[in-house]
Amino acid sequence: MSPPIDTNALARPEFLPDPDRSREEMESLQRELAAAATFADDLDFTPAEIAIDEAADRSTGLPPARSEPTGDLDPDAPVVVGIDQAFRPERDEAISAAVAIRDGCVIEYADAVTPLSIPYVPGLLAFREGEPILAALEALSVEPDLLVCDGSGRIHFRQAGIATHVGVIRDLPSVGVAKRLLCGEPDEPVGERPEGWSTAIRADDSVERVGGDVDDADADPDAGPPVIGHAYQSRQYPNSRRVNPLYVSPGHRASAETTVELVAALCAGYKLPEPTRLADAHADRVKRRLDGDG
DNA sequence: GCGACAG
DNA sequence: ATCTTGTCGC
Repeated sequence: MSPPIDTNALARPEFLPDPDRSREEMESLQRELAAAATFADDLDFTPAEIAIDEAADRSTGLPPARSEPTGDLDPDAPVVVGIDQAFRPERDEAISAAVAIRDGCVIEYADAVTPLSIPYVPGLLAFREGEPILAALEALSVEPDLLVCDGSGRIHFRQAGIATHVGVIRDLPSVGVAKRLLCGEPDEPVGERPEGWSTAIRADDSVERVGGDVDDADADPDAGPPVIGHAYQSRQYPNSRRVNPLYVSPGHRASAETTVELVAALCAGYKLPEPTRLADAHADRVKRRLDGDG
C-alpha cells in the first residue's frame, strides 16, 4: 500500500508569514515572493470550465430550487476555493473560511480560528491574515485547483499582495479580488460602467518593479508601465446608484488578462464572485456561532 | 511635511 | 474588517 499523500503540504514554507519580523524584513520577504511568483498563465483549465451560472443561496450554499435537476456533477471539474475572513475585535481573533466549489456546487466548507498577532497595515495584510488563511486551507480535504482571495494580488506596492503570498506558498494558481484599489492607475477613469466592462490597472510610482516584469509583454518601455491588474465591473444596476468595480489581479500562475476572465466566469449575478460570497457567508456563520457560545 | 493606502 | 437602523429605489 502506498503512503497517503499530504496534498496540503506547503510548497514554499520559507515564505510563511511570520509576524515576529520587522517591517523591513516583511517587505524584503515580499520582494522575494514577487520574484518567485508567476504572473503568467500556468493553469490546466480554462475560465469556461469553472464557470458558475447560478448564484447559490447565501445561507445554504445550495443552488436555487428552480434549478433544473441536471445530471450528476462532473467529478473531474476543477476545484475553486474561495477564502474570506471575519474578525472578533474584542478577542483579537480571525475566523478564516474556505469554501470549495466544483461544477458550480459547494463540495466542502472549512474554517479556522486564529489569534491575530499584528494590526492591519496597508501593504502588509498577508502578515496579519496569512496564517489564518493557510490554517483554513489545511482544514480542507480537497486539493484546490484555483484560489480566490479577498484582497489584492499583483496590485500591491511590491507586487506581492495576499493572493500572491498564499498562491506562492501553496504553489497554486490564485487570483486576488479587492473591493478597493490599493495602488496603481486605471487606464480609463472608473465611472459608471456597464456590466462586463474592464480597464487595465498599470503600475504607478508607488509600485516597485520586479523580475517578473521582464517576462511581460509590457517589458517594452514604449508600452508604458506594466499591467498589474484590472478594474472589472462585475455588476451594475440600470437605474440605481452606481456600483464600484472590483479590482482583480493575478496572485500566482495567472496572467492579468486571464484573471479577469476567471473572475468573470465565477460571478453569477452578484458583485462578488460566488466563491468569495460563499466564503464570506461561511465566515459570518462561524463568527455568529462563536459569539453565541461566548 | 503632505498625501495615501487591500482587509 | 467591525460597531449599527433605517431607508431610498427598482
